[in-house]
Amino acid sequence: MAAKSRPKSDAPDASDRVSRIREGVTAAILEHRLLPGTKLGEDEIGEIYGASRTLVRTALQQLAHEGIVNIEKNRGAFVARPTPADAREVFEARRLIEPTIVDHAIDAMSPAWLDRLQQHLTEEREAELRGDARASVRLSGEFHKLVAEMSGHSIYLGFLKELIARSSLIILLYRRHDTPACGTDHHAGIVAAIRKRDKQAARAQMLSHLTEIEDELFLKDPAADELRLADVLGV
Amino acid sequence: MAAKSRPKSDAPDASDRVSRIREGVTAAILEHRLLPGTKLGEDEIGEIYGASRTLVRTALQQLAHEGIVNIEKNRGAFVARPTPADAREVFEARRLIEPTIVDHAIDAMSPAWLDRLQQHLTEEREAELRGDARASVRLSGEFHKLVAEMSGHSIYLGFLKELIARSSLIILLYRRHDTPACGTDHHAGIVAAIRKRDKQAARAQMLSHLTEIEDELFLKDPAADELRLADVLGV
DNA sequence: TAGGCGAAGATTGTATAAAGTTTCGCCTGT
DNA sequence: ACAGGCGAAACTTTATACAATCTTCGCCTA
Repeated sequence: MAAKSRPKSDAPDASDRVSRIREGVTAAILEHRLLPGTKLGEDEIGEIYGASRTLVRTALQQLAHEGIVNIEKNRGAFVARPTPADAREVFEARRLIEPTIVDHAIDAMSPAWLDRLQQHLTEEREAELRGDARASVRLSGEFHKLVAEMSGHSIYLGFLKELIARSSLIILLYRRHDTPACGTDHHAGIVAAIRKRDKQAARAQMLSHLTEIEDELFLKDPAADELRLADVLGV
Repeated sequence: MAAKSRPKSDAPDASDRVSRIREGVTAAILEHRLLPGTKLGEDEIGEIYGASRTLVRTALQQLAHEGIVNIEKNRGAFVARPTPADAREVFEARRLIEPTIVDHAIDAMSPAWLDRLQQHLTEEREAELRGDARASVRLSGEFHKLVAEMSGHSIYLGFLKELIARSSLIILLYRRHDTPACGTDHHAGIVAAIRKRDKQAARAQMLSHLTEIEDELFLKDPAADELRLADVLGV
């Protein structure tokens, strides 16, 4: 009856055109097809998606709010380049929030959710076997988002989406070796703890998972931003 | 030398016109001059601030992202009406994040910061003596933002700004009695703990402060959204 | 030849106009 | 008299045009 009486505020990601642009650009950034610092021209993107600059601008502003795009006045939008300090902040925030999210996820557990989690693990494993690094990075982030959705806390979910987006960028920038999507086993362990309703274990595994990811990174502050250039060219 | 070679991304809140609109509307909402559910017409606001709808729209989108404005497709922007469930989520998130923020604030403590905190307490006390409820609500929120700034964690600061904005709306919607800005003494206690570098006490006081605020609220779920109407008219 | 000035080109910021949707009053038919 | 539907007005959404700003490259001068 009152079927869709409330299109409501935040349909997760409506299929409107702004969302399509936003998701397209996001995917390109997180899958490392667009490198940090890349200029995101409004005309350029607009032409790709067949949209006017008005819509592109809206999408870019949303991405800026999410922290994966920087908008410099009168200069345009660029793929964000998180600093090591940013990276530490992001992971500290994740270590604070995600254990609590898992707690709530366990409270909200249901067979349907477990199925989704299990299915996700399968996808992750397949992508890893396939050696598809891009898909691995994306799926790894989506696992955490899935748990947050499960928790039913929209505030935490919103925060986490932001943190995940930034994390993906950070991992791609600062990972030490070509870390082969190290987290799949961890994810499986977390799901197992959720299934057992073992909050203690779930929290602990989530925490160590995040710590381990951060430990894989090389987070050393450059003396100044410009130094990055010398660093790159000096090699 | 390289004085301001990079105006950088997020000048806290630039003095551009969009920011002025955003801040003006925010203040109006948080000071209860605009009630939840109020329609925020683009023309109307644009005329007030002497700006075109383009700028107004940008500001409203930012406010929607902050959670104090709802944008309904093809219908416009409205002052948000947080549900009791939203309220509980917001305060849970605050109870999770703010104790940690105080920790960091203590690490970053300095005489200059203590001065600012002390000065803020004075302002709060004056507003309360004056019986200026609007200013009290605003200053109460700004205290928490100040601590977050002090912590130096930009991620936490961003999250907290969002939570504070929503909280102010929630408090104005659901407070039981005309709570006379109950928190001033609490704030003084928190500052005292910060001054003593007593993290344990600071965390504990922040937590009990937040709990007490939430306890002052009347958070009862209506069976459905529509029920609110019946509730109001049934009286 | 090196350095700086200046104009042209490109890109973003802002405003305005065209297009589509919703809402609400009014009118007609029963 | 009332229910239902038609239509106009108001508003949002999208596109386009204009203005302001920055960047780049050529040219001139020391």
